Amino acid sequence: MEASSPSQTVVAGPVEVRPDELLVLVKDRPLTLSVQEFRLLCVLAARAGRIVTRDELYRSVWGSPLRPGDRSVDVYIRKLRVKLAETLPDHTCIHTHVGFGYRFQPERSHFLHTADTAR
Amino acid sequence: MEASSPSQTVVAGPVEVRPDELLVLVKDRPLTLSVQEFRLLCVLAARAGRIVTRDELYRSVWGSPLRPGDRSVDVYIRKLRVKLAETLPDHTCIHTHVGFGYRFQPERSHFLHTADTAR
DNA sequence: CGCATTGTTCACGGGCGTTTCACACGAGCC
DNA sequence: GGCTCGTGTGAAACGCCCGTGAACAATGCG
Repeated sequence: MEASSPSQTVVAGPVEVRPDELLVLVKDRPLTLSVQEFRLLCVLAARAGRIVTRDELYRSVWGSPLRPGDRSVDVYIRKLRVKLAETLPDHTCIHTHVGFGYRFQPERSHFLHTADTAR
Repeated sequence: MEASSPSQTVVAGPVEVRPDELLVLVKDRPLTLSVQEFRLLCVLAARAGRIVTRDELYRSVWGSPLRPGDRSVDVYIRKLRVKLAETLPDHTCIHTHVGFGYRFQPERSHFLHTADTAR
């Protein structure tokens, strides 16, 4: 019953999304987003923990089917990742599922081999 | 529960809005506003700290939905900013959230390098 | 009627947001 | 090893939102 109205507050770890207040809190601090960034995050948060396809994201935010070759979603995913990482450097919030889509689920990044990554 | 009747006194930093007395105090000194200016500030103050969309502001003050291209809200926001700045030159009271709306929250402007900017 | 004040609309310009492009990089396939 | 596909990433190019000043209309008051 909540799929049609994404106005419900979503809390996922240190991230809190309040669509009805046009507000996103990370560690209780407000995040400054553009309109598209905000809407994209709302869609992802509403389906937190589950994979959302690019087409679904594009339709929800841009209102039309995703055209082949359109990279808008990818670009905005990156913008969100950058802004989220500013406050949560040690977290991975948006996960990529190659060939499927993206999944929103903030969790601590485990650096299994931090030592040699910067070769 | 008080959203419908914005007659409650609002105090935000050095600004005090008393809708029921048709009075605005800045640093305990009364501010001279026109009717529209006053109503706009009341709506903003009633939602202090939160973003209010242009459409919401227009509906509250002018009583009808905001027509595309109408800049009335912007113009009056400016008038308010000018008058507030007369008494509070070092404060930012009304914040712009591009694509979203405006947010009323008086706070000191932090000029990180005021020393060398003007000369 | 002349003037002051307020309300409304317009036009210009800059900055920010959006879109698009080009290249890098890893995974899977032949 | 070369190839293609899918995605990450930086930046240029474009378009629009919004700040701003001012003209014009409406209202009130002497």
